Amino acid sequence: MKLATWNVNGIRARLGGVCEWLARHEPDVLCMQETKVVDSDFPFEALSELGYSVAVAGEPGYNGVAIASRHPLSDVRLGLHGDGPASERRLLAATVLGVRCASVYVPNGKGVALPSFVEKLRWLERLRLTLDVSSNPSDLLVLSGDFNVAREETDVFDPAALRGQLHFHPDEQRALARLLDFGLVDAFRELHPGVRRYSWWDYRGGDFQSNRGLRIDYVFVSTALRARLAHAEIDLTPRGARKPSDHAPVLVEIA
DNA sequence: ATGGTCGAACCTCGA
Repeated sequence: MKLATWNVNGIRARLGGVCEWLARHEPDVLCMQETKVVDSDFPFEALSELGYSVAVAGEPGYNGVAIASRHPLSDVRLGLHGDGPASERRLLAATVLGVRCASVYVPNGKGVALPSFVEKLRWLERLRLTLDVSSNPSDLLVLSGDFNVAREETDVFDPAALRGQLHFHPDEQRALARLLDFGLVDAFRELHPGVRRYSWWDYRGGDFQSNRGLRIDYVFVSTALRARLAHAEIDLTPRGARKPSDHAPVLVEIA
């Protein structure tokens, strides 16, 4: 099973690039974040022509998650445990080929001294709680998306300068570690220990060209799938294209 | 030099 995750930063602005990438890599599943479109305006037809069904959870202008699959999607579920109908669209789960797949868009946090940062930490706690009440580490489970946290020094371009800042603050790292303590493994890091490979670069300042990036997009697999990890990569090609998303897709193969 | 660049929808905000 090939599974990918990509923060597309607007599916309508990115439709050509996403379709091109899907045609090239033919993943069984693509989890998307920041689709930034209401469900009635989602470009289902273009993905359908490539053989994909799509489960969507969007809102006007901001956020929005989706799961595209070449196989039937079942048990589609929106939101965290305890979310209400007005909650931001940041989590969508569906079962594909017997694997529970979740598309995750963790709140950015805005700044470590702002209330949004506390909300980010709480959201991560609630994601762990959602796993606790709905899943088991022995399940076939894949949690993938934009987690907005770099886990370790090899995940940022300048650890000394960035330590304590947004995306590389110990409180966020603890919250993410607590999520992984459920029984999840970072697929890319599992197969590529010590490798510096980023998944996000700021649009500003030529950051991609000078590789001032962060690894904040992850595919986390349950311990039951750990031994079946066959391949993991972060594809930088689309980030170098014309009019790119600021994130690169992460692609994993499970045998 | 306290910058810069996107997307979506509104005439700014969030990232």
